[in-house]
Amino acid sequence: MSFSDMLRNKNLKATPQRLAIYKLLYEMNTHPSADDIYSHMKSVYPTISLATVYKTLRTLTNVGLIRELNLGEENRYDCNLSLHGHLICTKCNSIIDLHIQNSLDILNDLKDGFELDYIKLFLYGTCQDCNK
Amino acid sequence: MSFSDMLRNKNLKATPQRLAIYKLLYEMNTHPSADDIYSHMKSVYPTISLATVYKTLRTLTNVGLIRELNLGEENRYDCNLSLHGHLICTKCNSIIDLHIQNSLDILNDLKDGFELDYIKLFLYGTCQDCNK
DNA sequence: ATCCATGCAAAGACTTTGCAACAAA
DNA sequence: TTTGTTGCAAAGTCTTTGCATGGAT
Repeated sequence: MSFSDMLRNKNLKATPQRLAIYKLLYEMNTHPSADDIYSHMKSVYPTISLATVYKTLRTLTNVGLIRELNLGEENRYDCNLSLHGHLICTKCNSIIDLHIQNSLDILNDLKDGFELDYIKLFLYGTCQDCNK
Repeated sequence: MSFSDMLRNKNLKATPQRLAIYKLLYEMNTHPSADDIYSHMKSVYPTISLATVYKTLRTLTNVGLIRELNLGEENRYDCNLSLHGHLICTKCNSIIDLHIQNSLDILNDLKDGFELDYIKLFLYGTCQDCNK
């Protein structure tokens, strides 16, 4: 199913801005912020506004097509909806995906009627490069 | 070791404001925001300023005596430094501690030179009360 | 044709900063 | 006494909102 179809399934219009923002998010692997996306967009789409970027990211987040990473400073965005964590380097601020193996026994700890939707896992530390 | 001593160990002065804010954080189990803390403080400490609350929370976070929970809206704070997750109800916005059993095999997935400091785990869904 | 989205500017929410007065060590 | 902290106000950053124009279906 195309992203346009996914949008229409959510009663959202498939505008070029939305497609371009999602494509950018998909192609970048840096978990960009709204402003990062805006900067990249402007070079190929000079008329786009920052407000549109924000509105798009909020809309896509609300319908669950992307995920917002709240890291205390600017929000970052991720179009990878699969179960994974993020290694966050507190020195260089890089964010690296951590592919969680099959193991997530945490889910077994969940009891007393909490209905899980999705998780966000952030692992803070220093990355390989910064450890040198 | 008293909290005053912990502060002095970090070359921070043990002011009444800092002690009172930490005490409040310790006694509340709601993971309050800066503004929540400010509201509660004012009733017992009328002269305190919101800026002091913010400065204190930032300072304590920076030296690792408390932890900041970035949830997209207001930051919340937690003085529990042990390994645990947070169940976040997307309906009522409550935050409940999840005591992770001994299991956290995620750590085994960590390789390639990332030096882990601490983790933040947020589990989003709906809580027991909201499921009724 | 209808209804939603865009783009601009303005406003809003949360947090930080500068500085003089003050308190801890 | 020295050095860090408080409290106030002002400023800053990131994000949202209102509204007229424009575009998708």
